[in-house]
Amino acid sequence: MAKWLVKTEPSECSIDDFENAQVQTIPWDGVRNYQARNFLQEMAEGDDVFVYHSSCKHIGVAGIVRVVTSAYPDPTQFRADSPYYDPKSTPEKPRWQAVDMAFEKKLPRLIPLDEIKSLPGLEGLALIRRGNRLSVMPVTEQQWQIILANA
DNA sequence: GCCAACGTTGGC
DNA sequence: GCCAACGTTGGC
Repeated sequence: MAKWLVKTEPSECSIDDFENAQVQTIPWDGVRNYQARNFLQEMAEGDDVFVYHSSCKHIGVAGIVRVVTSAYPDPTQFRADSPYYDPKSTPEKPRWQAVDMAFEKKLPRLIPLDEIKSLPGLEGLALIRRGNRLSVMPVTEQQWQIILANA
Protein backbone atom coordinates (compact mmCIF):
# COMPACT_ATOMS: atom_id res chain seq x y z
CA MET A 1 0.00 0.00 0.00
CA ALA A 2 1.64 3.20 -1.19
CA LYS A 3 1.81 6.40 0.80
CA TRP A 4 1.57 9.99 -0.34
CA LEU A 5 1.55 13.63 0.67
CA VAL A 6 -0.67 16.36 -0.73
CA LYS A 7 -0.35 20.09 -0.18
CA THR A 8 -3.36 22.24 0.42
CA GLU A 9 -4.11 25.73 1.58
CA PRO A 10 -6.31 25.21 4.62
CA SER A 11 -8.45 28.16 3.57
CA GLU A 12 -9.34 26.04 0.52
CA CYS A 13 -9.49 22.58 2.03
CA SER A 14 -8.08 21.64 5.43
CA ILE A 15 -7.90 18.47 7.48
CA ASP A 16 -10.81 19.90 9.49
CA ASP A 17 -12.89 20.08 6.34
CA PHE A 18 -12.32 16.36 5.93
CA GLU A 19 -13.20 15.71 9.55
CA ASN A 20 -16.39 17.75 9.34
CA ALA A 21 -17.44 16.64 5.87
CA GLN A 22 -21.14 15.85 5.73
CA VAL A 23 -20.48 13.71 2.73
CA GLN A 24 -17.87 11.11 3.47
CA THR A 25 -15.47 11.91 0.68
CA ILE A 26 -13.94 15.02 -0.78
CA PRO A 27 -12.76 15.06 -4.40
CA TRP A 28 -9.12 16.01 -4.80
CA ASP A 29 -9.42 17.99 -8.01
CA GLY A 30 -7.88 21.03 -9.64
CA VAL A 31 -4.38 19.56 -9.89
CA ARG A 32 -2.88 21.18 -13.00
CA ASN A 33 0.68 19.98 -13.01
CA TYR A 34 1.63 16.94 -15.05
CA GLN A 35 4.01 15.40 -12.55
CA ALA A 36 1.49 15.79 -9.74
CA ARG A 37 -1.22 14.35 -11.98
CA ASN A 38 0.90 11.32 -12.72
CA PHE A 39 1.22 10.64 -9.01
CA LEU A 40 -2.54 11.07 -8.58
CA GLN A 41 -2.98 8.46 -11.24
CA GLU A 42 -0.80 6.03 -9.34
CA MET A 43 -2.86 6.28 -6.18
CA ALA A 44 -4.82 3.17 -5.27
CA GLU A 45 -7.91 2.71 -3.15
CA GLY A 46 -6.86 2.42 0.48
CA ASP A 47 -3.61 4.39 0.15
CA ASP A 48 -2.80 6.69 3.05
CA VAL A 49 -2.10 10.36 2.38
CA PHE A 50 -0.55 13.04 4.59
CA VAL A 51 -2.37 16.35 4.40
CA TYR A 52 0.08 19.26 4.43
CA HIS A 53 -1.13 22.76 5.14
CA SER A 54 0.70 25.39 3.09
CA SER A 55 0.57 29.17 2.65
CA CYS A 56 -0.93 29.71 6.07
CA LYS A 57 -0.08 30.52 9.66
CA HIS A 58 0.72 26.99 10.81
CA ILE A 59 2.59 25.28 8.00
CA GLY A 60 3.08 21.53 8.28
CA VAL A 61 1.60 18.04 8.22
CA ALA A 62 -1.80 18.13 9.91
CA GLY A 63 -3.39 14.74 9.39
CA ILE A 64 -4.07 11.67 7.31
CA VAL A 65 -6.71 10.95 4.71
CA ARG A 66 -7.36 7.80 2.69
CA VAL A 67 -7.89 7.27 -1.01
CA VAL A 68 -11.46 6.05 -1.46
CA THR A 69 -11.76 6.26 -5.23
CA SER A 70 -8.75 5.99 -7.51
CA ALA A 71 -8.18 8.34 -10.42
CA TYR A 72 -10.99 9.45 -12.72
CA PRO A 73 -11.23 12.41 -15.11
CA ASP A 74 -11.38 15.64 -13.11
CA PRO A 75 -14.81 17.12 -13.90
CA THR A 76 -13.67 20.67 -13.21
CA GLN A 77 -11.57 20.65 -16.38
CA PHE A 78 -14.75 20.60 -18.49
CA ARG A 79 -16.63 23.33 -16.65
CA ALA A 80 -16.22 26.72 -18.30
CA ASP A 81 -17.19 28.47 -15.09
CA SER A 82 -14.56 26.66 -13.03
CA PRO A 83 -11.22 28.23 -12.17
CA TYR A 84 -9.77 24.87 -13.16
CA TYR A 85 -11.36 24.88 -16.61
CA ASP A 86 -9.05 23.66 -19.34
CA PRO A 87 -10.37 24.45 -22.82
CA LYS A 88 -7.82 22.10 -24.36
CA SER A 89 -9.22 19.11 -22.54
CA THR A 90 -12.04 16.97 -23.91
CA PRO A 91 -14.08 14.14 -22.35
CA GLU A 92 -12.63 11.84 -25.01
CA LYS A 93 -9.10 12.86 -24.11
CA PRO A 94 -9.11 14.27 -20.59
CA ARG A 95 -5.87 15.79 -19.42
CA TRP A 96 -6.47 15.92 -15.70
CA GLN A 97 -7.40 13.40 -13.07
CA ALA A 98 -8.96 13.56 -9.62
CA VAL A 99 -9.29 11.08 -6.76
CA ASP A 100 -11.74 10.95 -3.85
CA MET A 101 -10.39 11.00 -0.32
CA ALA A 102 -11.89 10.54 3.12
CA PHE A 103 -10.88 11.60 6.61
CA GLU A 104 -8.77 9.16 8.53
CA LYS A 105 -7.35 11.12 11.44
CA LYS A 106 -5.74 14.29 12.63
CA LEU A 107 -2.25 13.95 14.00
CA PRO A 108 -1.95 14.54 17.77
CA ARG A 109 -0.30 17.81 16.81
CA LEU A 110 0.65 19.56 13.60
CA ILE A 111 4.22 18.76 12.62
CA PRO A 112 5.75 22.05 11.48
CA LEU A 113 7.75 22.35 8.31
CA ASP A 114 10.94 23.39 10.10
CA GLU A 115 10.79 20.21 12.19
CA ILE A 116 10.29 18.10 9.10
CA LYS A 117 13.34 19.78 7.61
CA SER A 118 15.41 18.88 10.67
CA LEU A 119 14.38 15.24 11.06
CA PRO A 120 17.11 12.81 10.03
CA GLY A 121 16.06 10.48 7.22
CA LEU A 122 13.77 12.89 5.40
CA GLU A 123 16.43 14.39 3.16
CA GLY A 124 14.92 12.72 0.10
CA LEU A 125 11.40 13.90 0.74
CA ALA A 126 10.26 15.99 -2.22
CA LEU A 127 8.49 18.42 0.10
CA ILE A 128 11.73 19.77 1.50
CA ARG A 129 13.88 19.66 -1.58
CA ARG A 130 14.93 23.14 -2.61
CA GLY A 131 12.49 25.07 -4.71
CA ASN A 132 10.05 22.22 -4.80
CA ARG A 133 6.55 22.99 -6.05
CA LEU A 134 5.00 19.55 -6.38
CA SER A 135 1.58 19.43 -4.77
CA VAL A 136 1.23 15.64 -4.88
CA MET A 137 4.20 13.45 -4.04
CA PRO A 138 5.08 9.93 -2.95
CA VAL A 139 6.28 9.25 0.58
CA THR A 140 8.31 6.14 1.33
CA GLU A 141 7.26 3.84 4.14
CA GLN A 142 10.38 4.86 6.05
CA GLN A 143 9.72 8.57 5.61
CA TRP A 144 6.13 8.02 6.67
CA GLN A 145 7.16 6.31 9.89
CA ILE A 146 9.72 9.01 10.73
CA ILE A 147 7.10 11.72 10.40
CA LEU A 148 4.47 9.75 12.31
CA ALA A 149 6.89 9.00 15.13
CA ASN A 150 7.29 12.73 15.72
CA ALA A 151 3.60 13.54 15.83
C1' DG B 1 4.19 41.96 0.17
C1' DC B 2 8.60 40.15 -1.47
C1' DC B 3 11.01 37.30 -4.32
C1' DA B 4 13.46 32.83 -5.57
C1' DA B 5 12.53 28.96 -8.03
C1' DC B 6 10.11 26.67 -11.02
C1' DG B 7 6.70 25.17 -15.04
C1' DT B 8 4.54 26.71 -19.17
C1' DT B 9 3.95 29.31 -23.28
C1' DG B 10 4.92 30.90 -27.68
C1' DG B 11 7.91 33.20 -31.15
C1' DC B 12 11.49 32.02 -33.96
C1' DG C 1 13.78 22.38 -30.40
C1' DC C 2 15.56 26.51 -28.12
C1' DC C 3 14.92 29.86 -24.79
C1' DA C 4 13.10 34.43 -23.10
C1' DA C 5 9.13 36.05 -21.03
C1' DC C 6 5.62 35.25 -18.17
C1' DG C 7 2.68 33.37 -14.43
C1' DT C 8 2.50 30.67 -10.24
C1' DT C 9 3.96 28.62 -5.96
C1' DG C 10 4.91 29.08 -1.35
C1' DG C 11 8.08 30.23 2.49
C1' DC C 12 9.50 34.13 4.77
